[in-house]
Amino acid sequence: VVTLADVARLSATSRSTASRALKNDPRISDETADRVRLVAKALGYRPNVAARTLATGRSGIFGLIVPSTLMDDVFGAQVVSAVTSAAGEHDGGVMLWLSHDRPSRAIRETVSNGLIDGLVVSILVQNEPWIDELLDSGLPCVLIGRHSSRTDTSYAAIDNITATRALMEHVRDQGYERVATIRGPIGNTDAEERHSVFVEAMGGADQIDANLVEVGDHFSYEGGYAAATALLRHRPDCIVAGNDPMAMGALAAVRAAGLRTPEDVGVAGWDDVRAANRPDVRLTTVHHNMEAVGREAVEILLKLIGGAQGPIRKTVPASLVIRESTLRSRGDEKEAKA
Amino acid sequence: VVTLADVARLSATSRSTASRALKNDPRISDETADRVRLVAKALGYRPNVAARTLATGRSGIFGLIVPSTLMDDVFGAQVVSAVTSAAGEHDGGVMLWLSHDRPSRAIRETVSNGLIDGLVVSILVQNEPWIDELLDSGLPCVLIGRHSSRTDTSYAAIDNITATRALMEHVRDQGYERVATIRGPIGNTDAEERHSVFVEAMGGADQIDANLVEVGDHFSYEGGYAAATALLRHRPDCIVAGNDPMAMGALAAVRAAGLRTPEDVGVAGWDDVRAANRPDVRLTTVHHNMEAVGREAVEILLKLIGGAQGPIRKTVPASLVIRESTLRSRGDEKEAKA
DNA sequence: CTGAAAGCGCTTACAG
DNA sequence: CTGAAAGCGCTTACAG
Repeated sequence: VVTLADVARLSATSRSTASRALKNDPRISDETADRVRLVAKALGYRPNVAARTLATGRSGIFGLIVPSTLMDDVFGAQVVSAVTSAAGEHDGGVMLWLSHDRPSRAIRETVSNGLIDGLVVSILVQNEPWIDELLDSGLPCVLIGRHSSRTDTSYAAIDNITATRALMEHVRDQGYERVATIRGPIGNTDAEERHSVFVEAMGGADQIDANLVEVGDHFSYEGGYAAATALLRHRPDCIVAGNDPMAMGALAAVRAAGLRTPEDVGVAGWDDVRAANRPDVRLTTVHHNMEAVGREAVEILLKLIGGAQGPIRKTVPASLVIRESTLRSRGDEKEAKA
Repeated sequence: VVTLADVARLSATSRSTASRALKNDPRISDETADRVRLVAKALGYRPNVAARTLATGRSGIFGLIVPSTLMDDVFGAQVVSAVTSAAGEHDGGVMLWLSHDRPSRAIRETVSNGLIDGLVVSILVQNEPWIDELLDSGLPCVLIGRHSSRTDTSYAAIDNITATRALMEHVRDQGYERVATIRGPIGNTDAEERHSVFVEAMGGADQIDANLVEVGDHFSYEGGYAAATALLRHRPDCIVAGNDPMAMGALAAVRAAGLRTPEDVGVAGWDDVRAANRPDVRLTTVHHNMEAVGREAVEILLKLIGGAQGPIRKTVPASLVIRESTLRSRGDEKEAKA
């Protein structure tokens, strides 16, 4: 491999000068700089990242921690993809860890291996204990998705609240009256936030018929199917699910019960996965932009690395997508309600 | 941060000795070694990876390159997840790159940044040009999935051939006679291999009715739906798809055409995604083990890094999963055929 | 505008 | 069994 010393020699300068020339230090004369750059290019010089990291204490590499179970899902792929491309746009590399069974070991190694400028971490559930170790390590750290129990964490997240409010309003406008929900797992931040808006829209916890609330297992289609089957015994006219797979499970359960969507039971989801728009599905849902969340996360991290005082928080809007699964198209009823 | 020098000082030895003690060099006396390890632990010493990499030329980090489009799919997540956990089992870290629009720049940076011991690369299509640059760079390199035009590449891959043969045999056993296929994209190794077995099972290219072969766009549900719709005009009694999403699209197309599965048209897929086992789907398919492929890839890479002469190749078996979508359950007919 | 020198934190012949 | 020294490839005050 070719090193800086090689470049310096062939361009008849010192390593110091060569180093400066290659990072466009204005103190270097144009002739010298050009010469160095030419030689570097000709030799195919690539700076050794390990050496540079050791010298500067900065690697340009971010760590990314994702729960391994998330990777069974499109969601995990989206997070990984979003953070990786955003980092790439800033010429940053990404090291990936899956927080498996035994996260703490891997994590401890991560934090102070001297190779990582900062960390983006995705959590499934609020208050996972190993998180604190990271947050308190002094390493710049941003959560993707949230972690509500601490007020000192930086994060980038989808704005669940606003979009879910719009969704609930739409449900109301369509004249649905017995609205049930299949919420996501307890403790999952997205699930909690979306559910809190459901509760709010229904007039508060004490106004809610407990029979119309089910928890969907693991945010999954199967969980949605089972939950919907239970809910249908109480004759809801609409089911609002915490994500699309559960909503699609609900659709199947409705069909299996001999009922029709949206005439008998409306169904709504969250996430706008690809399948939500299939001709035989046409699910009303909320579309979000994970790429944007990844970008925000990386930008926050960069600021923290640059010395900014945290916490820095950013929320990315999501938008209601209305499709046939909730459209009873009785514009008149809407008026009547109002 | 605490460095080796700190550990050495507090345990009253030299950095050399401390370094050796921590890597269990047998030359160090037990007392000294124990003392060093105790101090290291007490201080929470973590070796600086950049420094060690610079000194030894080995980082324990692998690069992983995945086409960004793959990440829209469960498949991409599986590859990432499999390689990352396998690397973790060998105490290896993984740096991830998405081979986006402009792979070559990122790739060139990767190859000789001195931070990576080797590379696992996932390709979509045979003969992507930028691959050669990598393979010829001297960096140990293993493909996950294959790349057929070169004979000097190492890879770990799913055994498409054997399992697809079993699938075609099953289709025959069920008495299907006008068997159509929705194959995956041209040039995609998995698609080509699976299709080649289809052709073989149908008695060779010249025996095949071109009307019974369609290419499914992007391996997608929508592509499968469109392809199946076209195929149904030629009255196949079975559709073998190159993956599950396309097969599920085909199922929907069959239903939309007012036909039933498996009575009128059998449908089979590949991959055994989660949805393939839904009660309303029950798709005959092929189950593979991406985790195992990832493990093989990492093991091959480790051998190459250790100096083994390539190419090293390994193929992981996949297994036929028979479900209702192809089960006409006419055991008698099967006999009649035989 | 340029260069000699020290240093980043580790490893590893080499000598004892 | 242990240590002093050189070196991995870069950066960056410091001096000129």
